Formats: sequence, structure tokens, C-alpha cells
Amino acid sequence: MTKRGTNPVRRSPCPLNASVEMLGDRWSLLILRDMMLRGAQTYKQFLGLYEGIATNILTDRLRKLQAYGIITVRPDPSDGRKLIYLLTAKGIDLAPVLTEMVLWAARHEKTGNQPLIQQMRKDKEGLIAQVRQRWAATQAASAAD
Amino acid sequence: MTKRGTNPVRRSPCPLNASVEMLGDRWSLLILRDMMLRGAQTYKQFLGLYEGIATNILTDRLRKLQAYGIITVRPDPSDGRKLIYLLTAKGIDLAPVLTEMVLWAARHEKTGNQPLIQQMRKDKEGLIAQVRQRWAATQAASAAD
DNA sequence: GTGTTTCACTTGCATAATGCAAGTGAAAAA
DNA sequence: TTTTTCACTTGCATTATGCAAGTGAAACAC
Repeated sequence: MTKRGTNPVRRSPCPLNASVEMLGDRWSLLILRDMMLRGAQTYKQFLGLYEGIATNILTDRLRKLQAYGIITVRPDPSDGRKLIYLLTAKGIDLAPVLTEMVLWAARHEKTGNQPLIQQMRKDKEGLIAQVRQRWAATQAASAAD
Repeated sequence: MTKRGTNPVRRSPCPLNASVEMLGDRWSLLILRDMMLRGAQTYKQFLGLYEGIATNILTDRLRKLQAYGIITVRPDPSDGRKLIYLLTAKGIDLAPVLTEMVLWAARHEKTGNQPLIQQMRKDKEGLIAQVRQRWAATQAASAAD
């Protein structure tokens, strides 16, 4: 049951191919960004993605990320209608990937969010550790529910 | 002229968004993998991608990667029909991104290419430096043509 | 010089994915 | 009870992907 998605049919055994089959689309990556950097947790928050995501695409991606074990979902204890989406350990392990992508773009393209970029350049590992700490705190808080 | 693609219309100023607009599709990433890790340089070599890419998709992606300044193309001096595609400095700067993606997949999925993964785990920075050296050597060789 | 092969596509078409916007049903609030 | 909020679902148009045949130019073989 928990191993539902563990034996998918892949186009090759290459590790990068496994990555891109799960992440090789921009919406998944943008969702993960908002979870990691902005603490987004609800459907409505994801709908507010700055880039503008369609409801059917959001639903589809959340389902996929869940199936891949990258995120998990639970009801909000303070509002039975709301769902809370959380990164799993597998999900938070994507922090270095997203960090490197941000740094790459910042080096080669005109982009915003300069404070974050400065921080990443100054102490990449420290920022990743910080993201992990916030995630761990979220885990502890939701385990208490 | 060389700045042709520098002012694209982006859905947001976020650096990650810039990354995913250029890389947020699996074929581009797989092409880059083969360039970086296997030294693939020709259309025919890319057609041999283990995952199987269609000619029209390959052509499209090569054009896009070129437009984004990630790769460059020149004729093969030994065969006027052949084109040689090479990573640019911007392209080789994606090595840490791909490396982190490989490591992530290796940690959480059953994948092949264990020797490469062992090497990455042992000395990530060393491997990236090695990829860069091979690229620099390719640059020197093609500048001599 | 002619015919054949190789190279990098291009094309036509079917299928799949994306995106817009209206609609839906259930839970919570008023 | 009615209204609002939540997380979708749906219908349909547009765009992207994928298969496989086709194309034109350069290089090779004779």
C-alpha cells in the first residue's frame, strides 16, 4: 500500500530519467517551490501561484506528487473542508535541486527575489538546513494534531 | 544578436520560474544529461537517447536550448552534413542541477548507473569539476577547428 | 558524372496534455 | 435553512507529443 508507486514503468533505468518522469514539468516544480520557500499548504494557496495554474492541472499535479510519495495530504483539524498538503522526507530532499536551479537562473538570467539569491550564494547549505528545519517543525506540529 | 533570447516574457520574475520555463520538460533535461555525462554531440546521437525521442521533439528542443543560450551549434569540419552541438558556459553551469537530481532519484528510487551514483556520493564537487574539465577540453578542441 | 547513402530535419496525423471558465457536491458558516 | 467556502470536475478549445513516412542537401562510391 505505501509502496504503491514504487515500481513504475520507466523509459530507462537512469536516475535522471526517474527524476524527470516525476519532476520534468514546470507546474510540479513551482508547487514544490511554494511549499518549500513560502510554506504553501492548501489548494487555495497553490491556486494563487504567481504564475497562474489551472484548477485541473493543480489537482492533477497534487495527485501525482502524492502518488510519487513527494507530498502527503491530511484534513485540516480546524476546518473539515480544508486539506493540508505537506512535503514528505522524499519531498524535502528536493531542496538542493531547487536551490541549484534558482542559483543557475540567477547567474544567467535577469530575475527577481534578490534577497533569497544573496542568501543562497552566501550560505547555500545553511539555507537548505533552514528549509529542512521549517519542514521538521511542520512535521512536529502536524503530528501533534 | 547574441542577446537574442535575453528578454523573454516570463510568467513571473521568480528565478525558479525562469529555470522551469527553460528546463521544465523532460526531453531538454535528458538531452543535457547525455551531453554532460556521455559527451553526446550529434543529432543522431541524441536520437539514440535511451528513452527514445521523436525527431520533431528533438529538433524542437535543440532549437529551444540554442535560443536560451544553453547550447551552441557548428558544422563538423570533417563532414559538412553533420552538426555538432556543444554546451555553452551557461549550459555547463547546469551540472550541479543535474547532479542533485541524480542524487535525489538514487536516494529515493530504484535506479541504475550505480557506479556514477557512488562517485557522486563520494565526491560531488570532484565529479562536477570533472564534467567541467571535459567540457573545457571540448571547447579548446573546437576552437582549434 | 551518376547513383546511393547519410544527415538533419519536415510533415501529416493521431493522441495526450494544458488551459479557461463554468459547474458540482459536501462541509462549514451565517 | 440559506449562503459561503472548499476542492475539485467537466466540457471544450488549443497546444504539445509521438509515430512514421517523406524531403533536400551534402558526402560517398563507382
